[in-house]
Amino acid sequence: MFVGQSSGSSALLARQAARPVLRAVVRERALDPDQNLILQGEAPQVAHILLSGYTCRHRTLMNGRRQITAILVPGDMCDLEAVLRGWADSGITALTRCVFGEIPLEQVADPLRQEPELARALLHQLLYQKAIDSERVLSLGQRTALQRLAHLFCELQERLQAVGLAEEDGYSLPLTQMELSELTGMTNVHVNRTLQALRGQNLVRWHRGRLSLLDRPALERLAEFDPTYLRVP
Amino acid sequence: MFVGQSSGSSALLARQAARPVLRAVVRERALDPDQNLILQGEAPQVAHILLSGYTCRHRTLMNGRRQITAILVPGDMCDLEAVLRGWADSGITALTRCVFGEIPLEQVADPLRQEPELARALLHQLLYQKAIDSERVLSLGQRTALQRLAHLFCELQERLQAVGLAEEDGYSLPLTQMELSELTGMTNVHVNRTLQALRGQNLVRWHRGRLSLLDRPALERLAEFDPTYLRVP
DNA sequence: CGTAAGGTTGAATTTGCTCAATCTCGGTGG
DNA sequence: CCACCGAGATTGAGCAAATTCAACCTTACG
Repeated sequence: MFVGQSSGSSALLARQAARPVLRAVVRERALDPDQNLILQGEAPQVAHILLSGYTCRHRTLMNGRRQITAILVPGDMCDLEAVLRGWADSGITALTRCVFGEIPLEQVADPLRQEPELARALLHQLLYQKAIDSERVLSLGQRTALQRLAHLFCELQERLQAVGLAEEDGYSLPLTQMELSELTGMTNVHVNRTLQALRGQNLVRWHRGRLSLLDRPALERLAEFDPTYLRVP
Repeated sequence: MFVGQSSGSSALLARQAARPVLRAVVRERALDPDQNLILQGEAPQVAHILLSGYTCRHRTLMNGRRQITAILVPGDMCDLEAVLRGWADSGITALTRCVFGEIPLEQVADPLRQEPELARALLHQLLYQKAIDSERVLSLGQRTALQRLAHLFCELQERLQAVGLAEEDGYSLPLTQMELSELTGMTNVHVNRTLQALRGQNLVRWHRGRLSLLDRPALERLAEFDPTYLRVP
């Protein structure tokens, strides 16, 4: 077996779940710290499992602040979602010197492509919800309160429109401010004040359970909202 | 078809990806606001797709603060991960009046159980990384800086131990404070001060790229770290 | 009307950030 | 061997963001 002779991945074999993946490794590749495994937006040409070192997935906002959305340790698949989606929604970069095992794309993507319709739909849901999670990590980690609320409103607009439940300029949102605060990681008091700020800038109106986006482009700019993360093939 | 005659889910059909799931619905179920679809820790008996209303997944810390880890809109599977894992790692509760479509467990779990070994391993990875994401949302949304760092250290201890790369009381962590700050959503300066606090309480030591957990039980208590989220079957 | 849930406000306080200077320590070259 | 260099760590002071607590207002609804 290939990995048996290689860079200290023997310990990984202790982990039951990693074994089938390790068997699929056809080649190894090493990166020095700060080198990229893949850039945000690229289409992966091969899948990787981390064999040694620390690697991270990350996204950065325009103000330059970077959020590490996942830290990867040996045994972890680095770019699984990227492979299944066909493109990387975040960059992947070595934090220390790393060795990766390369797995041909087909091995990862094909089995799932040949599934019955229902199984594929479920996988789609999983990837979709995972993309939303990553984006929320970025929000909670790096966006301001104003941006977090704005981003939430933009996200819901997109998601509801996709199922025909939003108009072009808003949707029904019968939640309490307390619930908005639990979504965005702030207190209800601060949500209240942040909403006033959004209203003050004529970006949204929220009345009787209906949220109106008064200036969607401006709102999306404020939130640094880019809907591509929601597009899972 | 069943759903055709039912509670306004016709709009959902617009969404290509939801169709196979809607076809699998065998029954409907409604919940009023604040009623639970499933409690944290329970084993799901049936899978649900949301047909109308807003629902959320959430987890709460001991101080009573609750983080909504996902907001679900019509067309979303509510408890997919819970079904695939066999138990719910977060509660699921209706935010408004909701109607759900019920899908027999077997339909969701079986297709994936019968996959070849590699595909199952990949699905395992996906669920594992998703569980980590949700926990990070909870951390970033509700834990203090001290808790966030402590939680990260506990999580890495568990994950590295699972692959044989940590001792009982610590592990190699050759990162910069800047990188820790990008993981935990704070500034490098604040990481520095927070580390001093952890050191001051004799909870950790970090020297020459090795992190030592001096009092793991106390650290886990501080972070409200519960490793069960990492256990994906 | 009266009540309860949710929204709004103000003041005091805490938490975390910014900016900028200084310190430490492991290389590196002389 | 030692001076120097640079990345990263540490410190302090001032400031901004968000929380807490408590009061008060608004509204839907019985």
